[in-house]
Amino acid sequence: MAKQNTVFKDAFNRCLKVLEQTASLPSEPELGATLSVSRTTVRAILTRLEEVGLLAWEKRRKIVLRKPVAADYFPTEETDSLSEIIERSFMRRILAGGAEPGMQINELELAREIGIGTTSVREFLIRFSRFGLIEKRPNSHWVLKGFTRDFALELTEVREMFELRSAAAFAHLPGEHPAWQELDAIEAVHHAILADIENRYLDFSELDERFHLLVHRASKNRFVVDFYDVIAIVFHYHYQWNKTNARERNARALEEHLAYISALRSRDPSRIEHACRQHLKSARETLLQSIN
Amino acid sequence: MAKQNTVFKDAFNRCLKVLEQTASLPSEPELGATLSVSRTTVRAILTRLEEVGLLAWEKRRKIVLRKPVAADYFPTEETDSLSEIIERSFMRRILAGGAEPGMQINELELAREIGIGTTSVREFLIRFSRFGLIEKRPNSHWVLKGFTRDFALELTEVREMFELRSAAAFAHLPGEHPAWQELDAIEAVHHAILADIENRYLDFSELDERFHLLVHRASKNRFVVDFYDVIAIVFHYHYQWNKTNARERNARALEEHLAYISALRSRDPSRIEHACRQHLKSARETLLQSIN
DNA sequence: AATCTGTCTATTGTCGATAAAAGACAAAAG
DNA sequence: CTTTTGTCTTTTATCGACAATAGACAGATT
Repeated sequence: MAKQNTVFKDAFNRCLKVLEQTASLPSEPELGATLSVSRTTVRAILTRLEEVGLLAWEKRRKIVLRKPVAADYFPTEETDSLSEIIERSFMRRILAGGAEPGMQINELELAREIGIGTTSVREFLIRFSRFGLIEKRPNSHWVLKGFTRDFALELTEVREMFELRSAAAFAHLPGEHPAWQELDAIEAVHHAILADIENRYLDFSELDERFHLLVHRASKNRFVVDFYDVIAIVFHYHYQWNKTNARERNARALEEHLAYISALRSRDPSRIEHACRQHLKSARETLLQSIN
Repeated sequence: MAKQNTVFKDAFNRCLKVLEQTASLPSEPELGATLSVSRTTVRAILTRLEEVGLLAWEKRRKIVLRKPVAADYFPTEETDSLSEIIERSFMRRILAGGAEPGMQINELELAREIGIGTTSVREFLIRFSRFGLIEKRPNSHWVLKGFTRDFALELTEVREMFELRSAAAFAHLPGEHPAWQELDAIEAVHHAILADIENRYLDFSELDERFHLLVHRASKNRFVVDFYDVIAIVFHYHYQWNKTNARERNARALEEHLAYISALRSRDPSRIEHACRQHLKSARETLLQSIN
């Protein structure tokens, strides 16, 4: 197979959600915009909806015939893009599995293990290399540098530089900048999670990323914002991997975030710096603890 | 053709240089180490040296029969690796040619223009994307963000953060660290170029990279060091492209480097910071001037 | 005993081919 | 005259194949 039709399957599933709540579908371009796919894919979706008897489609008439049921959806395994599959597979290997620093990475072996072509693996490794966890020996193998203590220290050093600067820049955003509204929304979710911390503490990971990305964006610097990808991926898999004391850690981080948010809103540089440093310090400690 | 034998050709040329100065060649592993290639390539080189009558090779006996002449070398166009060719070609397009920001980049078109396969172009673009000049729309084209004023400002902002910190770290390197010797060597080249500035001002570009990379390395942070690649490539092509007032600019930068070097050697934090800021400021101005 | 060479295998870098997806354009519908 | 649809072309994502290169191992040489 030359290309997986995951875009189609994923958009189809999302279209079913839309379909659950309306009696008819909008025009092809509009539906394309809603699902973020091209008209070609929209038409493929409409064709299939008709085939499985969900839709009566004739030109502009797109009438929903019945509510979709679970069996209409494509299984989730089939909707992940290849690069997501590779990333998960690879991260499991290097974080969970006993992967020693210095180990060689074999493209062919990885490809066979995941069951995909070598080109996709190569492209993944090239993209992944910017995270500083692997390194290429030209004309030869990749070397795993590993998720080591040094790695964590270097990562957090840059993170702290960037975030302190971004937080300071945040204070200078004009009052009508949408970031302030987003900050309000983020704060509200913090309170919601804290109110039901026992059940919802695992929601923190996603919220953490959303908050810090917002702060980094205030730098208006593409290198700072792009670097946040590195932090995000490390923390993302770190949270998945290390769940000891997750409840307490996350509760504490949530409180720190709230202090940080309130400092940002005060626009007082020294309060911001203090709250930011405080939080970054405990984030660093958490990360380091998980390594040893 | 599946793979260009540029490694072979380049190593062959370098081997001819070695051959100009000895009467016989060392063992295969040793030669491989000298040329940084595998034994397979060494043997291919030896085979060809024998074919063209430069060497009498029988097992351990590798006797030079005559001095190599210009015609023995492979032409330089054939020794560049594919990625170097793509990079040059691409940079010429986006820096020299009238490439508007927002323009679409077409993989197939680029590949055909350069006369190579699409896979190589794709891999190049993925690697290149970390420089922040292009961006991918998934399942669709790349977008040229362009070498704009914003780009230069964002680049220099991060550069200044990183370099100030690296310079400060430099002062704490132990006296026996090899960086101090390299610093001496670099300083000597500065004096040599300044003494013959009229003829040698174009040598500055390479020296500049060597010096700043040395400073960045003192950070001992892979993200800082890796980021220097972005700076290096931008300045590299910038120097090639914009040669107005190059002599004066470079002379000034050389003087600033000397002050910077002397400050580093003093290990006095405030002197270092001052000299570093001074130089970074004029580097930024130079870069910005070339954009408008 | 250490290193070198001969030989063989494994892996990378690059290509062209092909299905999925994006997108262009004109005719049709409002 | 603006938007939608039908149709067609172009481009991307992925694959498998193959030459260049790296690398492993055993026997030969010093």
